[in-house]
Amino acid sequence: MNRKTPVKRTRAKQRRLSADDRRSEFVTKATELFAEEGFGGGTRALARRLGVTQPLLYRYFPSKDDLIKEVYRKVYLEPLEIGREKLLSDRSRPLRVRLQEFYEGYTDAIFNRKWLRIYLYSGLKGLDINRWYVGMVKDKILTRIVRECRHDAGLATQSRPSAAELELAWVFHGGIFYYGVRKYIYEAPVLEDKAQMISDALDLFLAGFERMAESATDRRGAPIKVVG
Amino acid sequence: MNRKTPVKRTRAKQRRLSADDRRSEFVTKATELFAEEGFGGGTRALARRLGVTQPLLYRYFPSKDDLIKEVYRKVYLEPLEIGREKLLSDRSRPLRVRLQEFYEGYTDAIFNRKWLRIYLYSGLKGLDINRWYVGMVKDKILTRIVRECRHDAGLATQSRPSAAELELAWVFHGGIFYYGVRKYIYEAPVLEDKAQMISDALDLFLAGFERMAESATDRRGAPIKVVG
DNA sequence: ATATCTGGTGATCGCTCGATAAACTGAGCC
DNA sequence: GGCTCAGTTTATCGAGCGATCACCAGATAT
Repeated sequence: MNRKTPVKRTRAKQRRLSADDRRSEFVTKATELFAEEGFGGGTRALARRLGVTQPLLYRYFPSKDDLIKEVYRKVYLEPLEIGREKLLSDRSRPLRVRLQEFYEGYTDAIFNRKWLRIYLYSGLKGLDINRWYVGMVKDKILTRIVRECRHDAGLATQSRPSAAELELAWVFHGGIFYYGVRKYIYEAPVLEDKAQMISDALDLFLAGFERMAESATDRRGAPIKVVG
Repeated sequence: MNRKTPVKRTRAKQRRLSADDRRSEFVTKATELFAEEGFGGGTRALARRLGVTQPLLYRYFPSKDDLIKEVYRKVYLEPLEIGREKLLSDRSRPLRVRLQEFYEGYTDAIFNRKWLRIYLYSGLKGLDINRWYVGMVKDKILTRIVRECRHDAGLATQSRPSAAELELAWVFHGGIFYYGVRKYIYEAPVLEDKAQMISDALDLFLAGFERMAESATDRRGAPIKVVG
């Protein structure tokens, strides 16, 4: 598979790579380029990063758009392929611990300049894959969190969380996400200890959710009060 | 090719505007264009939106970059020029009410496709004005909120909030902000009642902050526990 | 060694971009 | 009327873009 470097090292530049290697190199470097420049980044600049000429790109991708799609695939699937979210439902451990662990791992995966910038750029393009990802966060993560919180608070675990409960989870999730944006996109100073930020955010969320559950129990009605 | 009548046909009505009007029309339409296309949007597309020709732009702006700077100025200053944040410190009214009112007004100002997209695009460019804005949010809004919360919880109003307290306020603020991003950038379904979303988020934040204040009082030490 | 396969290059096309210079046009003033 | 000045257009430049094609050269098989 991997071409071994010939011992003789004829010239400064060894040029020929196997097709698979070259292709994935294109995707990797393209991710870096587009993260910095946006998807307007040029194919010539990309080729320069690889030390090859620009037309070579078209040996591996029919068009720039196809390359971009590969970048999407890689970036969007990267933080999910571990299947970390299942940890959230492991009721043998305290909810607080599960949430802390999940968010530490999740943010380890997505809190870096490259991922966040590609995510925001593609979000601004309004592509389907972005909506797919947001729906996935809702279904796989937030719905699970709300269910576990309700269980933890001794409430009936209804099949589907109410819209208001989900919104609450979104605000919590978004608050954590925004920490990454502030740090890696805005490059603003943030509290350096990410784990503590998550811990504090969880304190807020769990305290608030608990209190809400109590007041909902008092009124023996809807779990979250409706506007009025 | 001979489609046009050689006769003097009043060449597509040439609307003459005053310099000031035309200039501000450029900025307005440029904001709309750049919100949709990003700052890569072309000067020709912009001119088409005004019903004029492209070189006219350069009578009013030395370069496209200067036009972009004007767009920044307009967009970044728009939601701030009211000076709404002073309401937060008006202690004659309950804190809860002040926060609710402030965030309803603030989000009314910034939660729209145009503002949010320009904000994110310019944030991705990493310009100074974006850092300035983030610093302003911190100094003018979040610092104030923390101070009022501490006062409300009966804690000493120290001159400067701790980094951890500020971070907490950021998570809260970011959670609300992300509601706008989900709705207007991702165009994902959200809880329609924005006021209730804010109300629920405030419940979380205030309950969490209160509880933290209590535990901090118990330990008579730092207002927020340090990691350990 | 020679043929062949394939990763890689050089030259170039058509198009769009930001920007410039010069010509045109319409409204107010004498 | 005719003059003038400011707003607008026509024509065009040079650079950069994505994409295509003919060709080259290093590795492998015969």
